[in-house]
Amino acid sequence: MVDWLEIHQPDVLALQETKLVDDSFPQEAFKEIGYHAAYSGQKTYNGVAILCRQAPKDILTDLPNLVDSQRRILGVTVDDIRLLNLYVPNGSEVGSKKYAYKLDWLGRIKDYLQEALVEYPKLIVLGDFNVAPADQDVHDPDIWHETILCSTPEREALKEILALGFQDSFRLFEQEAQSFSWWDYRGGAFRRNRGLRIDLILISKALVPKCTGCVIDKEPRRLTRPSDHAPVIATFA
DNA sequence: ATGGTAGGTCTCCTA
Repeated sequence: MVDWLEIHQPDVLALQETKLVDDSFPQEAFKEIGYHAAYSGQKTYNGVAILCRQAPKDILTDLPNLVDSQRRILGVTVDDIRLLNLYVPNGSEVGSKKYAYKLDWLGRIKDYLQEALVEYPKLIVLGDFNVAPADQDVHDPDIWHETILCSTPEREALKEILALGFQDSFRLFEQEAQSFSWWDYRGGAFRRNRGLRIDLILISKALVPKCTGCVIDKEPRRLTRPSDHAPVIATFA
């Protein structure tokens, strides 16, 4: 992580699945290389963090309409940009209790974002959405047809968020076919590029003219004991 | 409903 930050020097890095209580967050290690940190963690599961060059302001970890002990939400303001880092519930299986929780959760996020856009026209919503927006974001749409991460209700929930006035920054630019951000650890999925694009950077309309690129960096996925996700990088003028 | 991998609360649960 420190190596990646030193190479890419992003202004902001949003993390999901930190799986750390706040007292264990290694903020000193990031401070040493010039990054402030905001975080909302818990033991073993979930957890979100934001690392940034400038001190984050107006840190938000809970939404008024989403009372939840699971640490999946982190909002900060950096410069004149509002960021909302999300670790969307995985949902386990279509039709399960966790699936219902996921859809309800996404609906509440949408309701919150409708208000947030009024206060923060320059708004970025990013993170692990656990939804592949369309079949082009899936290595084999037949295998994944109406399964978790790809089902129509999940995609509709994401579309409703986009319809508030967000763009999927990745699709503002020409991209290679079969571009993914997550590959299962099992079955040599990364080697065979059997992945999904579920990690998104959504930007509000005011930011679209400023956005100069969006790419997925597959390099960290090749390392020893990698995350199963690859970082997505959006750049702005 | 399987298996395959990874990691942690470690012989089950979540992803």
